[in-house]
Amino acid sequence: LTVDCVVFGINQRDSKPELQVLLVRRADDPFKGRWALPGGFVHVSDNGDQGESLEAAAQRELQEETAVEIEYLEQLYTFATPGRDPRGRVVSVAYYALVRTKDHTATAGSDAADVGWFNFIGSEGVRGRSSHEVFVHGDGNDPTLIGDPTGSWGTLAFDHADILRTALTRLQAKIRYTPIAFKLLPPKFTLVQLQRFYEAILMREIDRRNFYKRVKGFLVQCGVETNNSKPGPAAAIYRFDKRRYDAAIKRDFIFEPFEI
Amino acid sequence: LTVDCVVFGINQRDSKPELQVLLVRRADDPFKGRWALPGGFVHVSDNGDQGESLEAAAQRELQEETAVEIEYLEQLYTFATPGRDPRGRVVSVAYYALVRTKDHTATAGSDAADVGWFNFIGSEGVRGRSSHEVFVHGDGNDPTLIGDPTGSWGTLAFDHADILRTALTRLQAKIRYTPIAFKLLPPKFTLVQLQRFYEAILMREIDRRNFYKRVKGFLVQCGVETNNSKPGPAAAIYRFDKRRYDAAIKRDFIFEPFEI
DNA sequence: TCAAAAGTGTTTGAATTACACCCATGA
DNA sequence: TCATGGGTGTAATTCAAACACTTTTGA
Repeated sequence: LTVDCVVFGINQRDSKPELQVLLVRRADDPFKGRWALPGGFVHVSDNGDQGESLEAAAQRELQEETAVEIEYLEQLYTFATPGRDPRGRVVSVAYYALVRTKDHTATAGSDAADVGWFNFIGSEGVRGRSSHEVFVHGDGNDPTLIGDPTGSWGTLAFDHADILRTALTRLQAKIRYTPIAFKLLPPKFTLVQLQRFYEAILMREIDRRNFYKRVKGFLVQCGVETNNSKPGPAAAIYRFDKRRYDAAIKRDFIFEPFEI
Repeated sequence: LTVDCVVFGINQRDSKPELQVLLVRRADDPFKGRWALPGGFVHVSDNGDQGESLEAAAQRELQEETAVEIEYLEQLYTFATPGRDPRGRVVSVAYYALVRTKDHTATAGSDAADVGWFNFIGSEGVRGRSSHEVFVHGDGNDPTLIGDPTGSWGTLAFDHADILRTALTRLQAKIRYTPIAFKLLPPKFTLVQLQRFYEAILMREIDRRNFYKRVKGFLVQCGVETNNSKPGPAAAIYRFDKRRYDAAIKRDFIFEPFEI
């Protein structure tokens, strides 16, 4: 029994952030040298008790391999097709996680050969600014390919391409009716930042005016941007108003701050 | 590693069908004599190969315990909290299944002490016509109670109440954008039947006219009701037009045949 | 003074809801 | 003939989408 984690981050360094996923390079066989999702075996029985929870296992593995801090963790799906691991029957409970990617943070692991953030490349062929890239989208039969800076390409280890695709689909669906984007943003942010985050996750553009209208009901202004080295007026700074959001949800409100 | 199945059926005997769930009475400890979801251990290694898939295990267990025929099976969630099974660490991948309940069919199992279909009782306190009843809804902290004809009440075994609640929520959400209802219905049905099915699953009433308008785009009339022992004109009989449905889905159509 | 950025409102059209009537038939 | 069930259409409203202008400020 293993857990695997699809860790999503958004690199925030400049005005056009991009969705990224965290992969580790496998140090051992099988699939030695290939990129894979971080994860590993669940401690089933520590000392008489029944061991750790799956969430705890996911967190632990992430600490060991990538040293990132998790803001959000949710179970995705359980992958258990016989033959998915050549070593024997391995059932993997997949989770997806959201983290706040710090600028330029290249997280270094202790347990894995190499760690890297990968940009997504959609069917449109848009390339990101990461040193690594992941292909997803396309039709379901395409293997999810990854490319490293040297230009060599390979597929992900195990069935991790399937897991990754499932996770991306889920994230994009979940963001429609849940304010998980706020888990990725810093606690205080501008409207444009918020919009860019949504655009990064959905991988398309959103109408600014309609977007503002919908989210502003759940934001509280708490300041004004200061470091103005750009033209235009100072942007207002907001924080998420969970209280108002929860109240709205209770009235069957559906949070969908963008055009479908 | 186990699989547990939440099997939903709709008892179809008369004009007001009701959603039901299939439970088995445990023959052995732990929780001997208590009602539980059908399920059991996955065959991990049959003979050198890697054993059966989780879906196969689910089907097999259902055959052994309840002898029902599955129309639809989908993974629900993996329940793995340490301590959920007193015997040791047991991780359960839960599935939910849809079956066509034949009229009055009281399915008899070979592997379980007793099997029964249970009606749901919502917070409104509406009671069904089944000989058994299950409480769900209420707030999340209520244990899911079941009652048998003798009037004695007890909770479900293990964390099966959680699983059941999760499954019901998922089913009600899934029916919003997927035509799974057609898996439960006989291949040919009248509009009223279809509507009653939706009402049974959603546990509330739907406006007939609006409902008809939306579904009729994906139905083909293929006859007229014959056994008329009731007043009024003969009802038209329809079948589901999967071709047209798939085409619509491709154009980003969302199938939501009732008011939210 | 110009270009870039922040911010706001309105108009139009589509979709959804609510709602009431007619017809057929068996008792 | 009446009560029950099957079937349809329309008006009102709500919601979402598209779209353009004003203001501010740094260079």
